[in-house]
Formats: sequence, structure tokens, C-alpha cells
Amino acid sequence: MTATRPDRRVERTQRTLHAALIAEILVKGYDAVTVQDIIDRADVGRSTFYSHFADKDALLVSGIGNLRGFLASHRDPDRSLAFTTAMFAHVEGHRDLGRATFGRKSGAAVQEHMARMFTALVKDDLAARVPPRRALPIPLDALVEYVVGAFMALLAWWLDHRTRLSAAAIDAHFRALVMPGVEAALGR
Amino acid sequence: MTATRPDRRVERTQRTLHAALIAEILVKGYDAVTVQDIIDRADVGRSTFYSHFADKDALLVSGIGNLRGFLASHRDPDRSLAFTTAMFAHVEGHRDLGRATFGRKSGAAVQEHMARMFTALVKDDLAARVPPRRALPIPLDALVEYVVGAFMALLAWWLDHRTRLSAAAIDAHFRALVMPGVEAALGR
Amino acid sequence: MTATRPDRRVERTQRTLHAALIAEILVKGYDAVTVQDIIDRADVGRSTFYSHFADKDALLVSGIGNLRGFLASHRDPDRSLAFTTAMFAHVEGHRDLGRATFGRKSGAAVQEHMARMFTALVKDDLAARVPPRRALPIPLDALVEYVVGAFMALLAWWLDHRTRLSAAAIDAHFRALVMPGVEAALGR
Amino acid sequence: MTATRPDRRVERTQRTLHAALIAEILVKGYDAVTVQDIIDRADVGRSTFYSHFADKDALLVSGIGNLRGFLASHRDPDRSLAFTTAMFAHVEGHRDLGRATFGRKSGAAVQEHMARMFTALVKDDLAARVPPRRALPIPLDALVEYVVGAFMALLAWWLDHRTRLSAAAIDAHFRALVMPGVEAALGR
DNA sequence: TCCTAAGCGAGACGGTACGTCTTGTCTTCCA
DNA sequence: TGGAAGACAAGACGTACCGTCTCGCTTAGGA
Repeated sequence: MTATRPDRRVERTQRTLHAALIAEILVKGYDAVTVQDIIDRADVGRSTFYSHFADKDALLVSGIGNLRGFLASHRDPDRSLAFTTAMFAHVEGHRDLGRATFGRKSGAAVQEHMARMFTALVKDDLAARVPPRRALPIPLDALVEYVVGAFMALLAWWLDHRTRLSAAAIDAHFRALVMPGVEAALGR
Repeated sequence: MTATRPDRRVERTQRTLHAALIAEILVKGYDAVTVQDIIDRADVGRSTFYSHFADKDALLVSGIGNLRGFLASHRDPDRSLAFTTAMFAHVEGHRDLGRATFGRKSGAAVQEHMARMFTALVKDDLAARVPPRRALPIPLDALVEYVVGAFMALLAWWLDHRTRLSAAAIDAHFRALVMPGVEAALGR
Repeated sequence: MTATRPDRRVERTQRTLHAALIAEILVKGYDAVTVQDIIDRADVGRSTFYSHFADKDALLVSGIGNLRGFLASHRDPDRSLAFTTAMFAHVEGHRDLGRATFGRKSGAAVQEHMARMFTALVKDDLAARVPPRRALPIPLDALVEYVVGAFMALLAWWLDHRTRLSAAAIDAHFRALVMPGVEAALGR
Repeated sequence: MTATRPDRRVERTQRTLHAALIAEILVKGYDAVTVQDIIDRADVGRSTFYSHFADKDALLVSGIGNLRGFLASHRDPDRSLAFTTAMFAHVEGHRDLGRATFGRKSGAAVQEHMARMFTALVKDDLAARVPPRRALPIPLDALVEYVVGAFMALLAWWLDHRTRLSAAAIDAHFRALVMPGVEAALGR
């Protein structure tokens, strides 16, 4: 069992590819980016690309990767949907990556992937807050979809429009809009 | 001015193509549908397809087409976002078309197109309700995005999950969730 | 049995089509001309074209049509291949039609058709001059191919190059080049 | 100067394609052969075909390619049009390629290409034999066209008709027919 | 320090879908 | 009601990507 040390070049190549993808997305939009574009910009061979990632989606998803863990770590038993605050703040510091992932130019596949992640997060969060022995006036799933839809819409808008709104401000708006309905549904 | 009467075959062909597209979307999802699939099912020549529609998107969009007029006609000066009621009801009667257009299997391009339509509609509606001489606490555009995001999320969820919820019920839920935030933002 | 008088329009339409074809050939060459080009220029419907001619080839061939009779009528028992003189002279008076039929821009199908016609003509002519009871030193068919190949090559060259050579002159050249070999083969 | 060694697969693919084209031409004639036919028989991807050749014509032309060099190398200062002997002999050994290139089933484009090649060859040859200070009785170009037309006609006939004539015999016939006229024109 | 396995670039390859083009037939409308 | 207009099915074209692959070169790491 010779635990070989990983080749230093590997990580370097992957970083180059991530950067190339982001750059290309911002130029022409996710869907229009071809693998050829990426490897040309990254100056990498075609087979190298595919030896690291199954496809374009996998590349972007891997670039996001640890996001879920990061957000889950910001759960707060006392505050519904606390992760949104962390998310807005996080994205503020990585605007390009954010726009590539959520903005208008991002692609359907990626959005869907992110939506699934948020959906799981939100569902966990809200489920823990359903009052016991009380039927909800609205199916929990519908409530979750509502929250995620609203959240992603505001996030995309915020990223795509150079507005002077701080992360804190847009988060406050989000909560002001969404929370009343959620609280009511949960019977608070 | 020889106003030639349109060839009866034309409309027939287009209807056939619309139907074929819907059918294929429901089988494999919009993105996976190829033009070949459509014309095979419609039993139509390739060139015929392209003489009617520029591409797959154009075909679906044309299938939607008059929706906007339909919805705009349901504006109600006394009731914010009244069109949602009409929309849920309308879609209830054309469930297949609805799922093909809004559901999980619909495509990014189509969703985007629908989103643009709703955005214009909602913006008109809300703009007319902004109290004069009063600054909104949140940019109108952000408010609009929120409403559209929430609406499309619920619509998609409702269409994709065979739930026993009636159109009226899901519309009521939507309004219960969204209206409090909107009213507050508009300062009512 | 009502022996209908031929509709005057019919002939008119065919003439228009012939003219349109010739014009288009001279512009872009026979092969590049499409049926659409022809009917556009002739301002005629597609079905009209096909009701008169089976295809592009038939149209041109019909334009030539009586040529064979014309040439056959110039046979001269005392002079080998006498038709060539008539042919060069005839073509001199219809240069455009000639170029469209034999020139560089004419098409393979047409050339082949003409070649077949000439081949029959030449074979008749030479066969009648084979001395009885004498084996030819070369197969008759080969001799015929040679004559036709040489003739068509010179004809095409003459039509395509605005030379000051008269029909009589190019015919004289043709005979000066070809006849010695032919005479020798026929054992004269 | 990194003179990269050529990929061994490339030559192999091209050979396969050439063979497939020849085979298909002999079956249905050049014009009727589609790119799909070729790649099906060669068991090659469509894009592979187009990465090697611009179209069907280019494929055949490339298959001919080196022929010109071969023929030019058979010039003989003491013998007019000496290349014809080499050509007949060469084609005798590659009858299929010959028929595909010159025979009845070959296409217009190919014939034209070959004609251009022969024309240049013959013109060089004859030009070198024009007696100085002597006007030719016939334009040199016309003489060249005559020779090429006659040559190709006999070549095609010989290839298309399974005759027992050897290459030497048909070449002798060609020269017996053509040379007298040529010698006379050149004033020998 | 050498040597060997891996990472890598280059790009050929088989596939599949695209949107365009042309052909010859067939249906509809109009005079 | 007969003929012109043009809608149509069929299918080839050349282009663009995809994901797999083969090939040698270079280079990091363990011996």
C-alpha cells in the first residue's frame, strides 16, 4: 500500500479549467460555451479536460461543490432560513462566480442543480419548524418551492443588476417579502 | 390587392407540429427533443418544419403566443396581480401544454421566454399601484422579480405534482404567501 | 373526338422557360441552375414547369429537339461527315444556345445527350463508308468515339473563346485534323 | 521547427475513403454517390470525412493527385505526346480507378478536372514543338483541345468496353488517328 | 540521481443534430 | 373545371459539438 502523493499538476489544471469556464460564461453565457472554448482558453488538451470532468456541468458544479456544507453550517435554530444571509454575503465576495452560477447567463442545468441544493436546505429548515400536531394550511413542498423560487429570483436580479444594495440590504428585503407569508403558513 | 386565402394545409401542419412537440416534451423533456423527433411524429418533411418555424423554440413560443393577450385581458384595477387567477385556471384546462411549458421538463429557453412575459405583466400591474410621492422601500424591479420567481415556482410545482389542489386553491395559497410582502412593500 | 387546338399559352410558356434556362445557364452554368431559378425568372409556378417538362434536362433537350433531323438532312453521300459543316454554321447563328449546350458551362447530362446524338450520326455515316470485305484496322466504335470527341472538343472551344474564326474556318480545321486519320482507317 | 510526425491513422482513413468512393462509383455512378454512402462503406464518421476532404470531388481529385507528376515524368523530347503511352499502360493496371475517373459513370466535375490536367500537359508538349518563326495554320489552343478531346474519348471508350485491345494497341490507334493531323498542323 | 508511472497536449475519430437546399409530387384555390 | 401557385415529403449537404480514443512528450515522485 504505497499511498502516492497526489501530483501537484492535477490541482493546477483543475483551477485553470474552472477559471476558464467562469471567464467564458461571463463572455457568452453558459449554454453557448463549448468544451473547445474552455480548453482553448485554459490551453489544455481535450483529453485532459475529460480526464478531470465528465462534462461542462460537472466542471461548474465542482466549482461550487463545498457551497452546501458552507451554507448548512450557518443554520441557526432560532432563525428561519438563516442561510440566506450567509449566501448573499458569500456571493458578494465572489461576484463573478455568482453571476456565472445564478445570473441570467448561467445555464439551465446549473440553475437546476442549485435549486435542488437550496430545496433540500430549505425543506430541512422549515420541516424543523412545523408545529407538531398541526396541519399546515399549504403543503410543505409548495411552501419550500415558493421560498426557493423567490430566493433565486432575487439573488439573480441582485447579481445581474449593478445595484448599490449591500448583501445585508438585499437579504433584509428578501426576508421582509418572504417571511410574513412563511410565518403565517407555519402558524406563527 | 389579391388577398389570397391562406392554404388550409398550413394551419393543419402547424397544429400537427405543435401537438408533436408537446407530446415529445412530455416523453423526454424539451431539451432532449430533436427536430427529427418532432417531424417523425408529425410525419412531416424536414423542410416543411423549417418553412414554418425557425427552430424548436420558435415552435413552442408560437404555441404560447396568444397567452399574453389572454392574461392582459384579465387585469383588474381593483385587484393586484389578478392575472394569476386566470393563469392557474387556464393551465388547469391545458395541463399538458402547461407542463410542457412550465414544468420540470420544459427547457431553459422557454422558461426564460415565459419569465420575460410575466415580468412585463407584473411590472405594469405593480407600477400602477405604487403610491404617488412615496419612495418604495425596495426597488420596483426587485419586487417584480420576487413575484415572478415565486409565481413560476409554485406554478411549476403544481403542474409537476399530481396534487388534488384546485386552481383556485393554489392561487389562494400563492396570494396568501406573496401578498403580505407586496402590500407591505407598496405601503398599504 | 374534339381535336382541341393547342392552347396558344402553352407554346408561350414553353418558350419563356427555354429562354429563362438559356439565360440562367449563361450566368451560372447549367449544373448550378435550379428549377427554382428557372421558374422565378420565367415567373411561372413550379407545377407549371413540371407539367411541361420532366426536369431541367428535358427542358434543354427539347430546346434542341429537331437538331438531329436538321443535321441528318445534311448528309452527303460523297462527303464524309458532311454534317459538321452544317453544325458549325448553325451554331454560329445561335451562339447563346450553342454555348449553353456545348460550352464549358453546359452540363454533363446535356453533353452526354448531344454526344449520343452525334455518335449515332457519325456511326451511320462511317458505317456506310466501310469498304466491303475489308477488316478495319481499328474497331468502328473506337473510330466513332474519336471523331465525336474531337468534334465536340473543337466545337466547345470555338464557342467559348471569342475567336474571329468563321464557322467555315473552324470546320476546315476540324476536317484537316480529323480526316487524315479517318481516311487511313477506312483504307482510302 | 517542430516537424510533427503525421498520425498513422490519417493515411489509413484516407485510403479507406478512396477505396470506398471507387467502389461506390462503380456501383451507381459518381453523381449518384452520396457522402453518406461513402462513409457508411468506409465505416467512418461524417465529421471525419469532412476533416479530410472538402467534398466528394476533393476526395476523388486527391485520389488522382499524383497522376500528373507521373505523366509529366514521361515526357520525351523526341516523341510528341509520349505521355499517352504511359497513361494507357498505367490505367490498364488500375482499371477500376480508371473507369471511376474516366468512364461513363465518372462525373462531370472529375472529367473536367482531368481535362484541365491533360490540357496543360498537351499544351506544354506541343508548344515546345512549334517550329520557330512559323505561324501555325490553326490556333495552338484549338489544336490542344482537339488532342485532349480525342484522347479522352478513346480512353473512355477503351475503359468502358471490355475489349481485348491491349494498352499498346489502343495507344497505337490513338497515334495513328491523331498524329497525321497534328504533324500537318505543326508543319512537319 | 535515475527511472518509471502519471499527467498531459494534440488531435483523430465515430456520432448526432443542426439548419439549408433542391427535387418532383400533390393539394388547393382561382379565374 | 382546368391550370397556376405553392405546400409538401424526402433526403443530401456541410457545420458544429460531443465524448472516446490513441499517441508520444514531459515531468514529478519514489527508489
